[in-house]
Amino acid sequence: MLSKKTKYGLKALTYLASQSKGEPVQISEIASHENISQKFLESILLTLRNTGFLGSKKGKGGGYYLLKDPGEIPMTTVIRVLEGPIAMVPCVSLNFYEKCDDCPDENKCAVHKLMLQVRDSVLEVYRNNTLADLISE
Amino acid sequence: MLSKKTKYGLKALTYLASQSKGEPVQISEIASHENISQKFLESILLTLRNTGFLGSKKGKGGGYYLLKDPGEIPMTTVIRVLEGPIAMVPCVSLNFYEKCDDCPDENKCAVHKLMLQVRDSVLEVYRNNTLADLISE
DNA sequence: TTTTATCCTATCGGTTTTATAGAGTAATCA
DNA sequence: TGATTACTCTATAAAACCGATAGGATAAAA
Repeated sequence: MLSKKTKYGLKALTYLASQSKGEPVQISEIASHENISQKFLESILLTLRNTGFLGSKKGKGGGYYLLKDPGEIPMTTVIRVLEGPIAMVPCVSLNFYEKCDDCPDENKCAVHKLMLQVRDSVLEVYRNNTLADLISE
Repeated sequence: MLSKKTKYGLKALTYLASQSKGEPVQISEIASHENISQKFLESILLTLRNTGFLGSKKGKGGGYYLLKDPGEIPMTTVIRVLEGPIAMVPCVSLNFYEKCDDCPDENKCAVHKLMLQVRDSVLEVYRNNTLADLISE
């Protein structure tokens, strides 16, 4: 199940992408427009800022804004930051690989075999979608 | 992330599928062979039995066995029973649909748009894999 | 120097997950 | 019949995670 953090984060990003570029948008505006708890959104935007997706400006007229063009933000990077690994088990993860405690041989493991396919399949979707692709015109 | 319940359940199913058909296999044998807590596995096998995947036999020489041919058990059905909905958000789920509280219009929602693609993509993987496909020869 | 709005940390209640304990039931075999 | 075996079921609990909130610190602008 997708976490609300990711869901809200994505909504906030698309909202920012649909605004005039570089113009700071306040948390409160995003929160009310997308029906998100403001305080919760605050922490999400903070991690998006600390991971290089957003810039921020303090004080009056401040807010958050996209640092890159929406077309240059693939979903792979967004999802990894907000949701974590794309793979459903660590033993098939590209960026967060971890061996299973059980499982003497990954190549004979049914779960491994299946989840490898799922990972590749999901990865392709995320690679084919940038933030720009998700904005409804 | 895939739950251990699903992981263990899949492993148990493939173990059963690799055994001679119809022969009951004891919980303890599966548990030790696949490095699973026996008591936990017990409850998993029970749900697989109650959902029509496994049959059981009590008493000496008893155990669990597959009710169908491994080639006739698609992953879609297994995953839905063990893990729940395949979709990552209820608003794109085929079997567990639910409208989002926020989100006035699904068709304009970025999350919806993206997760619809993910669902279709994952669904195709699950549809193309039966239990038989996961057994390593 | 006051206002505005982001930044940061801590915490908290609730839910889910993973696992264990133990009593109960049914089948087999001697 | 009686003992053994092994599944059945319920209850419980520790741990982890999630979603949300509180409150103060910091920095920019007016």
